[in-house]
Amino acid sequence: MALRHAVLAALLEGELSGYQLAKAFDAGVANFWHARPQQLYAELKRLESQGLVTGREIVQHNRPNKRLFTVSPAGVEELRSFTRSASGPSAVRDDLLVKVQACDHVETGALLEELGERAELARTKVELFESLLAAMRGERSEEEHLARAERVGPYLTCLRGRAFEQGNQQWCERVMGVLRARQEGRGDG
Amino acid sequence: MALRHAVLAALLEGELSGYQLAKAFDAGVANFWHARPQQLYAELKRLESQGLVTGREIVQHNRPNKRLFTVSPAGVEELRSFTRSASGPSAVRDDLLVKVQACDHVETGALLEELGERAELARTKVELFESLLAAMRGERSEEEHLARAERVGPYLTCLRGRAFEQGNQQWCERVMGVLRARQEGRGDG
DNA sequence: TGCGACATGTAACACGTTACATGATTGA
DNA sequence: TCAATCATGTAACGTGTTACATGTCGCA
Repeated sequence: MALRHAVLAALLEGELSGYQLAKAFDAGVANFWHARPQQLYAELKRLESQGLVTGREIVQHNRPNKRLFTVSPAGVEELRSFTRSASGPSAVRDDLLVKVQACDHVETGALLEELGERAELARTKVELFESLLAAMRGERSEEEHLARAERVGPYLTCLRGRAFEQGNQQWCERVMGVLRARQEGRGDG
Repeated sequence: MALRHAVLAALLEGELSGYQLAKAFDAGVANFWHARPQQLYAELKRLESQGLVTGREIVQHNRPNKRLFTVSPAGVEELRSFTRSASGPSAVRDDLLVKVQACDHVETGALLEELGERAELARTKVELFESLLAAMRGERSEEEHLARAERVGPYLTCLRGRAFEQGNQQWCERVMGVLRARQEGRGDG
C-alpha cells in the first residue's frame, strides 16, 4: 500500500480537494507518483477513516460542494514510519521502451511518430518543471534556496522530474536519429 | 496486458527459459520492464497457448529439465500490431521520491542511508549497462555500430537504462548533499 | 445546444505481489 | 550440513484500470 504515502506526501504541501489532487496525480505534475482520480477518492476515504487525514466540507453555491483534506498528526507519524522502513523496488514501465527493444523486427514508421510525440511531450514537461522550480525559489539562487528554505522536498523531487524528462527527450531524439539513418542506409545497401 | 509484449520483445534476442527470463526481468537487466518470476511463467504459458511463442523441452541430467521459448511468426506479428497501436502512459513509481517529497517533515537519518544505498546501486547498474553496451558494439565505435549492426533495439534501450541510472545516481548524491548541509546548518541557526 | 471544467463516486475486471510448494545439484 | 542456484509452478490477496453513474456552471 504505497499510494497512501504518496497522497500524504502530496497533501503536506497544503489543503487539497480530491479533484485537485487528482489533477496533480493524473496530469503528471506529480513527478513522484501517478494515480487515477477514482483511486485517489478511494484512498482519501480510507485515509480519513483511519484518521490520517481530516476533511472539511466547503459549501459552494456555483459549483458542487467539495472537501479539502489536510494531513493529521497521525498522518505525519505514518509518513515518518514509512520513511524509516525499507523502500520497495522502484518500477519503470514504458511501452515505448518495449517497442524500441523490438524495433529491428517491425516497421518503424509508427514508432518514429510516437518518438516524436514523446520528445515533444518531454520538452513541455521540462519547461513546466523549470517554471515550477523558478516559482519555488523565487528571487534566490538554487543553492541559497536549498540551503535556507523551510521546505525543500518538492523542489528536490521536481529536480528529479526535470532530469528524467530531459533524459527522455534526448533519448527519443537520439533513437529517432538512429532509426532514420538506418532507413536511408537501407536504400543504399 | 502489456507484460506480454515485454516478454515477446525480450525473447527476440534469443531462446530463453522461464528462469533465464525471470533473472533478466527481476534483477533489472531488463531496463525496459520489470516482472516477478511467477508472472513470467504464467505469461509464457498463456503466450504459448495462443501460439505467440513456441517452447521446446531441454532434457538435462544434472539439473531439472527446462523449456526454451522462441517467438513464433504470429508473435512477431503481435509485436508489429502493438508497435502500430498507441502507447499507454509511462509510469514511474518510487518510494524514495515520496520520502524525499516529505523530507521536511521527517527525520532524515534513515532517508540519507537509503539515498546512499540507492546511489551505490545506481552506480553498479551504470557499470553493468556500460559493459553490456561495450559487449554489443564490440570493436566498433558506437556510431558505427548503430549505423551498421543488424539489431540495435537492445543497444538503444540499454542507452536509456544507463542514462536513467546516471540520473538516479546524480540526484541521490545531490539530495544527500542538500540534506546534510541543512542538518549542519540547523546546528548554527 | 453542446462541450469542458468542476466535483464525487461505484462496480467489474485486469494485473501484480506474496506466500507457499517441490526437488535436485553444487560449493562453502 | 547449510545456503545458493537451477527450474517450475499454484493460490490468495492486494492494487490499479476501465467503464459507468450523476449533476451543475460557464462559455461558444
